[in-house]
Amino acid sequence: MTEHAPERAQERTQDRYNAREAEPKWQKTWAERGIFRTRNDDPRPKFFVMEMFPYPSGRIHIGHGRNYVMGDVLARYKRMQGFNVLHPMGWDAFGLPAENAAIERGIHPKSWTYENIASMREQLQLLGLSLDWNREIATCDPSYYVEQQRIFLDFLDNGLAYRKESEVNWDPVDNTVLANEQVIDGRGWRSGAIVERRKLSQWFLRITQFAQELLDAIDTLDRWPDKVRLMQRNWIGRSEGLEVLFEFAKGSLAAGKLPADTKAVKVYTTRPDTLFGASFLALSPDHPLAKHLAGTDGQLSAFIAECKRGGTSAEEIETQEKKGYATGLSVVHPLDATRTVPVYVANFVLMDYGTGAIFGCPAHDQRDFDFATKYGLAITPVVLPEGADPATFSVAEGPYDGDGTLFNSAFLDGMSVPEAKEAVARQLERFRVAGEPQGTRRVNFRLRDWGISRQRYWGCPIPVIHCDDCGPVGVPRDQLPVELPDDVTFDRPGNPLDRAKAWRDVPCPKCGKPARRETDTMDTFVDSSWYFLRYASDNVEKPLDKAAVSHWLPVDQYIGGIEHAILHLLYSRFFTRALKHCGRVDLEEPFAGLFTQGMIVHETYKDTEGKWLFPEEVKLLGNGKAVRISDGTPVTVSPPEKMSKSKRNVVAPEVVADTYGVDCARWFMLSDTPPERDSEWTQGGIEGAWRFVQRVWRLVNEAVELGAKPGAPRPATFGEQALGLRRAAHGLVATVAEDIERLRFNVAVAHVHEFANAFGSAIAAARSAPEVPEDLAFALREAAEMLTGVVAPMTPHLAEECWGVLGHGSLVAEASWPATEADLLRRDTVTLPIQINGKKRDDIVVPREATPAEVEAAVLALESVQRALDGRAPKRIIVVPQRIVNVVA
RNA sequence: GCGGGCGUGGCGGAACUGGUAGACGCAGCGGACUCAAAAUCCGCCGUCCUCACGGAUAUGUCGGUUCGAGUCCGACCGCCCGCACCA
Repeated sequence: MTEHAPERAQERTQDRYNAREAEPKWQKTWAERGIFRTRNDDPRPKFFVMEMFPYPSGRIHIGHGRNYVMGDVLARYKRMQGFNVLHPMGWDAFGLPAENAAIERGIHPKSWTYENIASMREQLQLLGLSLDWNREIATCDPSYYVEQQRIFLDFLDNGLAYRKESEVNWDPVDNTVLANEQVIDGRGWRSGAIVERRKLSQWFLRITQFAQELLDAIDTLDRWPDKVRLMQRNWIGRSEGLEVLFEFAKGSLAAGKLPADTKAVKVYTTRPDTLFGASFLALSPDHPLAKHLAGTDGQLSAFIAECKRGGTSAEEIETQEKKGYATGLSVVHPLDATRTVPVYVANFVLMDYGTGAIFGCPAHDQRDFDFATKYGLAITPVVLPEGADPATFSVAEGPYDGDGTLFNSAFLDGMSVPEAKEAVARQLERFRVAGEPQGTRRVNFRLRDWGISRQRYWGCPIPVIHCDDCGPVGVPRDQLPVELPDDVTFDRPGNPLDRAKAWRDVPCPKCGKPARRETDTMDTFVDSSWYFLRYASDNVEKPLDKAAVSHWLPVDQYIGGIEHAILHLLYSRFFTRALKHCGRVDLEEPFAGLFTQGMIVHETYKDTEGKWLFPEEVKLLGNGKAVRISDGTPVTVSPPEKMSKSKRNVVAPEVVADTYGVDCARWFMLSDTPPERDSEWTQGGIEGAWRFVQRVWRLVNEAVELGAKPGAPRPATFGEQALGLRRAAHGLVATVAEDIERLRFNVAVAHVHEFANAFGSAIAAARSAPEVPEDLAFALREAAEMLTGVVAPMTPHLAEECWGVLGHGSLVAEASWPATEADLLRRDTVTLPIQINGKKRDDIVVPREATPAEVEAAVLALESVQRALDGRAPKRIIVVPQRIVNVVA
């Protein structure tokens, strides 16, 4: 250190970066100049980045900010790279909480929602996000949902929307339909009444029509996380199998219990190869035949009722014992007319998958095994694992569901499982039962059609009028939107729309007779299934603009939580295809790139009475101990959890902005933890970010002070010191660009830190020189410019302030990403680690382009290598150019 | 039960496609500056042996492939996520 350095350093420390002043100033400037407003006619290449829009629940905490900040970094970076960036924001504004607020606090859902939007918008703006607020949308706004109603009518016209009976959770005390999450332990969350299953006629969207397409196209989504793709594949759940008709045995037909036209029952199986192992047939309790039989069989009727009572929760289903009821009927084995198989009604057979009936092969299926064991049915193995002895092979311990060779199976004996499947299919396709092929190949999907009816007020009205004569009639398009009536009450349970007579009772659009509006509203997942298409249009008159959609879509980078991996993303994919089917867009996949970010978690604190405490009420003492600030009583510290209001482990963005500045919060959220993982918010972390923000400010100021003036000529040659700094700076620009492109923000941050260390040393060296040489002066200014440019997407306010210090009159938000020189990114020499028998023993510096032979010669000359070889010739030398050398002694 | 993922210092984590394990940060320790503190700057920081030079060992455990394994393969242990009787 030099003598004059300290005073200068001190002088500098007086000059702190003042985020509190700078941040509002730049936010105002950006807004005034409208620099984030996106135009559709901009000729530059487009880039569409968006984060999943929030539900306007009230206030946000800092944990909500992470994905917006990540998207913002990408948006700002891409702008600097010369793209016309679309980065919009909106509100997923319909939904149950607004109605609950109305019930609990008497606030109208509309005012509750719009007030929340206003305060959350303010909070988001505080984060300095580069959003085009001109394209802001709220799904509860008629200007938004009018188009959704048009889409619904298009779906109706194209057979993609239809009505069918479907079960809902019915609260018999509140007389209302409950969402699944409102059913707790089989009881209504508010009334505590035991929930019933009740059938209602509801609207469905035919997503299953696209099941195969949606499955196939997953392969093309190469910028989606594998995990999400896998979850979607499993959800769609394709299986290939065979539908098989089992004819009733003569005695069963004669018994008079069956309907007159019923000669056979159809089952679905993916294991036709195991047909010879069949020992029973089971019908779902909801199967029409089971219901028919129950008409004359009181015990069966009681059994079916018992099955219905069972809960629907995962645990209940898992622990539920397999139960069946023997109907006394039997069917003939399709491949062996001499055998018959008893028919049961069984609680584990689902009506809405396959045909609602199965054949049971206990030796090769766990469920069938459990069932057969309980009812003493035969368990005949028909697939022999490789290497097993047919004489001794036993499934007494449990079923075998692996590959093998068929045995005990007549003409299938000796075949492999796939061969046997094929042979059975071919055989049964030839056989006829009542004029039909006995076997039909069939692909099944687990995916079900999407029920969108919700018996709720605060949702998009379904634009349909029910007429006694004409049935459901779509509201004519020129009468859209069907707006929600404001004049409703929430003092009674049930859907207020049912009671809004003035709104509800309208003439039929077809025949003019008195009719009534559909009072169900749409699932809020519908709202979010096309909002990304709405953003493309900057025109309110054309909310879904085919040309604009073709221009902007697909979304280049979509960022959101993993909790939407299946439903929201699958529904959006379906919507896009369905809209294409209706001729509304030319697009199949809406999201080219998907990123699922982790949550922000925080420790939780409890006082001595077990009450949750806010972080600001707690003083941490280190060593895991803490006390309450107000009275010094001990506080229990528990491991980090997702930030939530109820546990009070939240940090308000305003407080962070006020104490440290928003850029610190942004920097911290990007640091250390990989973005897809959960990240812990800590005091130490935010303070570290604060120190670094100050450090960047100091480095830039010092470099400006010591460096060349703006526009100074580029020296013809650079000395070692200047060259070293230039290499570091140019390298930084290149590596951070790559890090941001790959959304590896934590690595980008590390690289900036690394550069700051090198930059600091260069500045110290310049300071200690009697006079700063011209080449170093140039390099210092260049490095300061580059550092400012590189941090601009991450800490945009700080960067604007630095940009000013550097003497620019423009905005860094509108500047270009710093240009690098290829020469500086390439090294002329490389340092190769030298291994002897795989252990690193030495280093060697060689020209970058050195041939393996040259490297080998140089390595053999090394003293360390000579010593290790001890006069012997090496067995082998592996030279990996520009990487490593391994000498095998 | 089925499917998938992950185990690296006190902590968060880095390590491109099999090529120097522990970048960078946090915490900690030591030092400089200061009357003092804060801020800042410098140094140390996996474990063991050694005054040191240096060496041994080390990415959950065990084994394998390879000149070379955190990375690939197999088995096991632990944790996390998704699905829920889908025939």
